[in-house]
Amino acid sequence: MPELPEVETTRRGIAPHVEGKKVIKVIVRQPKLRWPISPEISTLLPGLTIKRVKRRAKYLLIETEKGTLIIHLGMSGSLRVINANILPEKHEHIDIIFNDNKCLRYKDPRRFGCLLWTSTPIQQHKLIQHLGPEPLSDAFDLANFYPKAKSKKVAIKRLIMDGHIVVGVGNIYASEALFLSGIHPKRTANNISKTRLSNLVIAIKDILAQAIEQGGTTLKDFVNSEGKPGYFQQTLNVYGRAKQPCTHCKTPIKQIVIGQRSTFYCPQCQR
DNA sequence: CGAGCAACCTGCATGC
DNA sequence: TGCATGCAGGTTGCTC
Repeated sequence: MPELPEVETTRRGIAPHVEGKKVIKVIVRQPKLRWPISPEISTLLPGLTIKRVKRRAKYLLIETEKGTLIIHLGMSGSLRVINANILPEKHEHIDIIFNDNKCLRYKDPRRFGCLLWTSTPIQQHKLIQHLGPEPLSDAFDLANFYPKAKSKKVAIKRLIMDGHIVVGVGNIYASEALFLSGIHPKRTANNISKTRLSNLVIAIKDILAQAIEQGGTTLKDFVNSEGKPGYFQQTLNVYGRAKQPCTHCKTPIKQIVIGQRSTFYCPQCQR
């Protein structure tokens, strides 16, 4: 599921239900995720109160007075807040139960996600400290992006998916942003004009902001915090539309592989 | 520095 | 109906 808009939608969905709540119990049915679940989540978290739910890149950061729970949803993860007495279904690996009998339940069929604990400042965490700017912040702009693009000899699609350059641009929105800015996904980053790179920065911000507004574009197994399926795939111009007509010029959309990831583009509109 | 790939997993669509 | 194959929204970390 998770592109950045889904993670942000999840954050907004769960925050009102967990902030200020005291954790009374943690149940781990399956500790084997991408990395084993940090033991502190079972031993230290119960008794602590959730202060804030933040997000950095696609990491959800659940802050307490003694440390931060770092959650990544991987490819197929989801979180929802439910009554604690509802029986877990398949692949629902972790419950964090609060003092009001509500439960933050983590589901992840493919188990590519993670739940980690850190007691030191979050900026020092190995997974967080080298991350590039947030795409929707002022820190990601042409002044920041242009010199990086000009110094890199990689396909532009790989560049915008590189978390050192900008975080949160996943495989769906990389294709979509390049379509919106008229750039061929294989074009070398250092071979794109300043004007077009400026358009790309704007397109990345636009497409992500728009998706967040819609509550998250997603594929089939996204379940939001209310338990409703999110399915807004029809808003996509190129992703998943191989051989279908371009929404702009009717030319059939092409599908190629860049960096082992499926990539979609219009051969007419994108150069 | 950059490219390629293996790894971590299950579910689903497709084709025989 | 059953089985093999390939593919899927992410990210790290290794080799060449």
